[in-house]
Amino acid sequence: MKEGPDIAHIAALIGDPARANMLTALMSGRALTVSELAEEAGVTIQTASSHLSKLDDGGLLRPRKQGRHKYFSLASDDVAHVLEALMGLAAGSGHLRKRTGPKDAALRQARVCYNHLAGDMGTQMFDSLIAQGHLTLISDDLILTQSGQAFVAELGIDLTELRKNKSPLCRECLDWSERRSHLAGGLGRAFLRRFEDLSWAKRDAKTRVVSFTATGAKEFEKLFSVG
Amino acid sequence: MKEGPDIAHIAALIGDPARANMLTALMSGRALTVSELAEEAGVTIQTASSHLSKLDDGGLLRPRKQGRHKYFSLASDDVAHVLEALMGLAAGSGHLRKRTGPKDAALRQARVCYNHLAGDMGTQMFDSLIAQGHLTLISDDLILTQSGQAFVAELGIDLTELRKNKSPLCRECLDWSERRSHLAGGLGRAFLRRFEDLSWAKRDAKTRVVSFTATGAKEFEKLFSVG
DNA sequence: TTCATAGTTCGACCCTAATCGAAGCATCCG
DNA sequence: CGGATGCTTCGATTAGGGTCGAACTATGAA
Repeated sequence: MKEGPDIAHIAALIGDPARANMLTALMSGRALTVSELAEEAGVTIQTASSHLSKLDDGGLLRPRKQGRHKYFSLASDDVAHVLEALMGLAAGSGHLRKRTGPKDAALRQARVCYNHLAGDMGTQMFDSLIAQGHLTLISDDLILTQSGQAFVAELGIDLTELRKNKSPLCRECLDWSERRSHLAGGLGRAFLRRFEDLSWAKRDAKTRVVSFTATGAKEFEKLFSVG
Repeated sequence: MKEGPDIAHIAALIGDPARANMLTALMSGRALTVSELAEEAGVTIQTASSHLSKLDDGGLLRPRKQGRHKYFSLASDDVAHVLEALMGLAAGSGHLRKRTGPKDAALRQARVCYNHLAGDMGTQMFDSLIAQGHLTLISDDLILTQSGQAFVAELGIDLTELRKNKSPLCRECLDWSERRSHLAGGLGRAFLRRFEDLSWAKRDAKTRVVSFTATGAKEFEKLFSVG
């Protein structure tokens, strides 16, 4: 004889101190790795892993694999809302967390991630493409729209050539300094290569830093303004 | 290295199935007794008592002792809000509870509680007195305001006589059929006695039923209309 | 290929907390 | 004053789950 909505299960998930610490850390809106969340919670990585898979099973988290890293963020605004309400009840002073990325400013601004553009400029490009309607996110699938295809062609990228490649055209990639998405996949690769071909940017082989020329930065800004 | 708002503690309180059942039962807005909540939760009364004191310590409940009964209701709208949000997350179909009072319609309408008026008319009188500003609830203390004292005098109740009594003048009393407050204490007693003196009402000794005459009901309605 | 790093799985330990029986209070009723 | 009812406290039992060490997998770096 039981249960409408299983509020006990979800509350129990939040009810463990270690998990609660992880969740509050994620309230910053950032995506964090298992190790980082382990440190936040003050437990070992094994325990954190166990907790995180439970939270994931409970539908509270949204995991994303990134190479050998696994990033977790809150699953939805609803989850954040519940946490917010709980903090309200707990009535104490709200307190949020801080956590930063790489030290080097140049790396933060623009760098290579695998073989595509990352860093501040990478996320800016991604955001702009979404805002202009050139990219759309449909249930975790990233789609290049009609206008996007025109935009890409205009820039001088051969889409038909790209499509021959077996790897997916568009992939969302999580930025490790910004902790926001940027564009990966064949198209992401093509963008960076095109920037280099146009002599807008140059990548430093050793440091992963991508340095834009003055005109390159200007053109980039024209194409991917975020206003 | 710890804790802002202790969301884990509160979530853990909600996280136990038995307690969650009790809390959802209380979402009806009604006040329920320990035994009723025990049945809702499917546990024995001892366990329920233990759970309830924990919830109370956590500040989630508002207990009220009523003779040998102890009624619990949710402590605040904030608590209800958190539960609501949790139910939303649990995403299942919402499902509320039912629970009724005494069978007899006459008893429900008006009856004696100790020696004051209870039932539908009792709660109506209470609500009306509050609404008219004759009574005020200041942190669990019920106060007869200036206008209230005039109102009472107008009705022909001798306040100075009442104050000589050692028992408190105004007391909030939880109605067992309506599960809402009505007026007890010396003043509550005086009201009922006055109704009898005016031949507005008559109480049946055996059944606790209070029956109002036609004119009595009319006068009552005039004095204690609810909006 | 070899090494290092990020996470996961397995197994064992241990501790909290839920549970109920039994006894103890408190309150009302006759 | 008993006797009945509603609730609390105490104590003992038990189970579920949080924790970490150690071994394993997967990905990236040299």
